Amino acid sequence: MIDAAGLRVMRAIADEGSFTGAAVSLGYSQPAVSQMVRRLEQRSGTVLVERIGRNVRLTEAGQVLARYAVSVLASLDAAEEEVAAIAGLRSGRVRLMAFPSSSATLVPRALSLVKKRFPDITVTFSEGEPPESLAALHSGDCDLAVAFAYEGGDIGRGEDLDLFVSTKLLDDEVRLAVPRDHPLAAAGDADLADFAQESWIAGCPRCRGHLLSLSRQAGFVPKVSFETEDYIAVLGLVSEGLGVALVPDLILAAAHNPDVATLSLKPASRRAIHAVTTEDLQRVPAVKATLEALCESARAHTARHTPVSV
Amino acid sequence: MIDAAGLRVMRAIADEGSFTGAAVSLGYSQPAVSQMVRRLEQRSGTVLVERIGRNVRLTEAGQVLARYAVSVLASLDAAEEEVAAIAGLRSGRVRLMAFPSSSATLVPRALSLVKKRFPDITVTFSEGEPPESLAALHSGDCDLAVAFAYEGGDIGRGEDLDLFVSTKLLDDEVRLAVPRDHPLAAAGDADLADFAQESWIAGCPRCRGHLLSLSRQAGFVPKVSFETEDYIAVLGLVSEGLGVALVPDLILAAAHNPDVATLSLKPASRRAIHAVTTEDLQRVPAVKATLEALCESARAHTARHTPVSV
DNA sequence: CACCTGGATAACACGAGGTTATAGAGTGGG
DNA sequence: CCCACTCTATAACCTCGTGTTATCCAGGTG
Repeated sequence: MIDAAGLRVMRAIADEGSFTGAAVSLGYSQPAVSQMVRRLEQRSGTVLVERIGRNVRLTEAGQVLARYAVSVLASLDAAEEEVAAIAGLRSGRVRLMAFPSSSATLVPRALSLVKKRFPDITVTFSEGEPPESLAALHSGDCDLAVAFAYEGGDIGRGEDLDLFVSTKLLDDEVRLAVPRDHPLAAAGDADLADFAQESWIAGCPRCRGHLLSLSRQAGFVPKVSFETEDYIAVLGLVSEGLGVALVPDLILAAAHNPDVATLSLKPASRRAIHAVTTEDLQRVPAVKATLEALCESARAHTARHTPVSV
Repeated sequence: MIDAAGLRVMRAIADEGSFTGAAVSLGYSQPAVSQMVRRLEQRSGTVLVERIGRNVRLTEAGQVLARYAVSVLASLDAAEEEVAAIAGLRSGRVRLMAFPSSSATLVPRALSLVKKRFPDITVTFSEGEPPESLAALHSGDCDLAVAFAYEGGDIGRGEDLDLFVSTKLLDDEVRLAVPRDHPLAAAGDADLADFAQESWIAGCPRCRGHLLSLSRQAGFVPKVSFETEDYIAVLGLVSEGLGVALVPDLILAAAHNPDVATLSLKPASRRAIHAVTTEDLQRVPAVKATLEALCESARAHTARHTPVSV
């Protein structure tokens, strides 16, 4: 029944002391103010301004409206400003969820970029493997997820296609990590079948699945002697000669171990790293900015590690 | 840019958790909510709700609006209620100004009536003669004035006609007050000329003017030996045989002095008592109620004192 | 796999709220 | 004392915000 426009008019009249003055201060024409007052009066069923001679004065009811107008309009402006701040990247929050090993370089560099460009955006970060991160995205506990998929596999379940929007960040080459003194460490490439008799160290469940898949293609079943999700530990185990392991390039870039040699797989294998969000969240400025920062961070990685290929 | 309707919708969505629910709670159709959100989004340049699957959730910006909506809408409702209270006579203030002798009966009874009917209306009262009271009305310091005019004279200056609205309350008969033992005290009527040699006691400036006017018509110039605005004093002076005086019926009804006799003037003279206000103020419920109470109070007086005449 | 529920979209209607043009009234100066 | 200036009111009109209904489309579910 009573709206912001009406209050604005009442306040302008209170401030200016005349309809004409109010109209000028609002950027309206004088009749606009005149009939706005009339509308308000017939809606509220009370006289709001007292026309005496050629100047106007607010009645008691009019003063009530003018008084409320101050606080209401201030709140309205504040709300508008807060929203504008979010739209203008001067405020905002992004809840990022990424799989553990992405925290090594990709994510930190992206967060740093965001921080540098938009100091008032707060990005909260938590670790999570694709199944959980997508669930969080779905349930609204997360705005942006960094996930990976080995070739041929999906990121999550089938819901990827239409529920989410994913942008590929980079292709992460999977390499074979062997002890530096391994007989085949000098060869540039490695045929997985040559390592059928080795002890294997497996990473996360999905990485282990990938290892099994690749070795099946190579015609053997790997002896998995260790399992750990911590790639630093994997490299440590490898360096001590306790086994060999498939390690993504992204990890090797962040954690180099001098006692470990890495070989390219002969049938190359890579995992695709995606940033996943929803159609709507993608258009939230802070999310968009973070996404772009992730892309740049990924580009920086790609440029450094595969400067010629692709 | 952002208005109450928009906030109302955002809050409803926050409360209900769905567009359809919000629409129901607002009495709208579902598409109305849907496009209101879209409008808000393109105005603010930000996504406000996240459509995930078939349920919606507010984004950070949306939550900001919903949060502000609570306080803004509460203020708006409060403002509306205050105005409604003024319109519904559950609140309000009337600044009444009346000439001194009207305070005797007319005004107190009216105030009592208002108080009884609308206990929450506060009527402030101050004394003032027509020149001042009309000025106060003009300057906005007064809402309702009770003024009087002797026959032939105007209430104020010429401004009465179109600036103010005046409603006649009653005709106040002017009588001649003489000491009870005056030779002519027994006569029902009095010819002013018979009192040409008396000492006269004059009241307020305008009353004195009226006395002069009447006596000129009767062919004499009165000897004015006392002047006082206090009619109690006038009656006291008369009762002590110090002079005669013209006293309005309204005063005599309130302050009867057993030692004073009152005579009707043969060419009857009366003063008209009006309630004066402005066109706009007349429509303010509290003012209207007070005005009506004054009319009733005047009717009560008329009925008691001139039950047959007029 | 089909149904049901909830959101999006299209087409449309109406009224709020703005505009310009003009008339009327109060005030102040020549 | 009147005239001119200014401020408000009114009329006629236009546009667009904001509602409607009808219909479609997608997601979750038995």
